[in-house]
Amino acid sequence: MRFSKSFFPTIKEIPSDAVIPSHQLMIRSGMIKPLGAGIYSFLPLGYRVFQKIMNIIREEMNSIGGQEFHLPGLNPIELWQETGRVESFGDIMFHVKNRQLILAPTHEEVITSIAKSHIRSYKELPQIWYQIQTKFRNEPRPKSGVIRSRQFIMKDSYSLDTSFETLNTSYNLHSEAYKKIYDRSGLKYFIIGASSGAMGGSGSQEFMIESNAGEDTIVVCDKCNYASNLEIATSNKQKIKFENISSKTEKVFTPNVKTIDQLAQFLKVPVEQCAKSVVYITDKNPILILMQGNDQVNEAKLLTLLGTEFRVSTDEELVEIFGAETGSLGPVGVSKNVKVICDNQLRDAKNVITGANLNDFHLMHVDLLRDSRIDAYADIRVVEENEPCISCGNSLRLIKGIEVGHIFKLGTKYSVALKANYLDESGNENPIVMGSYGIGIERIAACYIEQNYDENGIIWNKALTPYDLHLIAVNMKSEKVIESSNKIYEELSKRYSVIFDDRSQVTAGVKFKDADLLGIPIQIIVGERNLDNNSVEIKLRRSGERKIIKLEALQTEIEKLNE
RNA sequence: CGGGAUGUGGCUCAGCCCGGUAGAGCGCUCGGUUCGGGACCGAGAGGUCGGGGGUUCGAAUCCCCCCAUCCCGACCA
Repeated sequence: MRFSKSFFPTIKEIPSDAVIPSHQLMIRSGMIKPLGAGIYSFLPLGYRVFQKIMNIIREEMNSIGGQEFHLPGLNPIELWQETGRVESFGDIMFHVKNRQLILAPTHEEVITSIAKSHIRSYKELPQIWYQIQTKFRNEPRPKSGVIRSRQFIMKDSYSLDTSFETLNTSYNLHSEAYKKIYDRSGLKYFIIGASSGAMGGSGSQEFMIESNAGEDTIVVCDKCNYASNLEIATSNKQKIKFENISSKTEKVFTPNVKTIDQLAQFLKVPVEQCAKSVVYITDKNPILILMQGNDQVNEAKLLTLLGTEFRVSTDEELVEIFGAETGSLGPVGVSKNVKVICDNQLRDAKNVITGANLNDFHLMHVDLLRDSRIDAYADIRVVEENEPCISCGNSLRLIKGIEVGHIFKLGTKYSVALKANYLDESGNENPIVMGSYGIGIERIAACYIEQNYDENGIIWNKALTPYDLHLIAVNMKSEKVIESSNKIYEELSKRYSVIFDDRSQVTAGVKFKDADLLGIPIQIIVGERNLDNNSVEIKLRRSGERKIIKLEALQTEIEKLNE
């Protein structure tokens, strides 16, 4: 590809809207161009990279028996009403205004509906169906360039199985395929346990890269291999011993005490002795969550526990339900329609302090078993830095990460909702057991850049580079340079994809800067200086290493470098 | 959705506080000189100052409303 005839709109200045390196470099190198918040045009250079990623994915998916589909982005809203996901996606899903259609944020519903109408027998299973397709999600706050956008390309695949045992096989096949995809792409990644969230299902894992630009918090243990999304992470935090020191509760006046810290200070007790009450509202009933001290409610854990959507209560609702406001709530004496869930840290706790459900009053010496009704105990707290690891006791560390892939064991949630059944060997009808698996294409590219750049630009590897070689004619006014570089270009183009910077109106410096910015791994520099010795220069983008190569040895040198 | 910031030629920004003919650098066009790390000289083209309303003799500048973009947060009683 001759640079002079190509559309490679490189930019010298850092775009003011871009904050993280990958975003800045993707725009500066002319890979992408923003059209709106979270909406990007893919320019030729960027699209070549994305296509390379898609091809790697395609190969690995095909090698585990995947069959490629291309499903519609427009979906009838009725299909999504049947699985209840119009509600659970809420505002994240785009709705078409002048038709009863939505823009699909994922494709479990379409896949399941196809399976429903065509899969009849256990003999037709298992299946792995996938596609590489545009997804639409109305992110409230797009950020970090293509890392969180409102329209993006995803490889999504779906496994259809007869049982949870064979689902495990399909799931593991995907896990292995994903590892190969990231390895081939050159990403440094790790795998963590994750929450299934709105997808539902019995288990899931995420493929993450560590990055301060990440939106997920990951709990890692440096000693053993424990790594988990904060959303489901657990720790071995010590429970304190609760001693009973009184046979009944005692109501105390606590004026203007709203927070646990204020309460502990006011009563001169340790924070851990206080129990915080948090109230959520579901479509069924209010739920009072009891947490120890300043422990935070992990809403992802709560979602998994409840299996239903919920929201934080309003101040008005609190007064109506408990007769008291925030800061004075507690589990003692609450009405029967309030479900009380208590975090495991407070299991069987005695002598704790809770709100009295009377403004500006708290209860001391509360014995949860004696004085209140606890409907369930569960682990619903957020793990904190330096707590002991659940499996080895070592101090846990919290890091930020970007999710580049997520695999789910869905189970039968969608097949049951849409009645996608098969007949087993005994002629009984059973729901198909499903898995779903996603990889974001642009994210792989962005994450790769986050891990591979320097002050001059991107540093591509052989697998993802948009072109194999970057040929630079230093001075297009020199007949010698023109003749030689044209000849080299024609020769190399037979075996490689080559960018040939043949621009006659820019100086050598501009060409060098552009080459470093684009980040093609191998630069071939043709200038008069070396041509006088029948040579050209090769510069390796990553190491900066330069070699002078005789013209006749160029082909073999390139071959060697490409091995 | 809450908080903060920004919006001025293609890009990066100044001008706004203190109202009075719209600026710089880069990029672009033309001519010339240069030619191995974002060259130089000269001449040009290009902007309803995000949109609407208001105040004023006069608004990029002051006031109100809206829109867009970016950042932080999203619950902790």
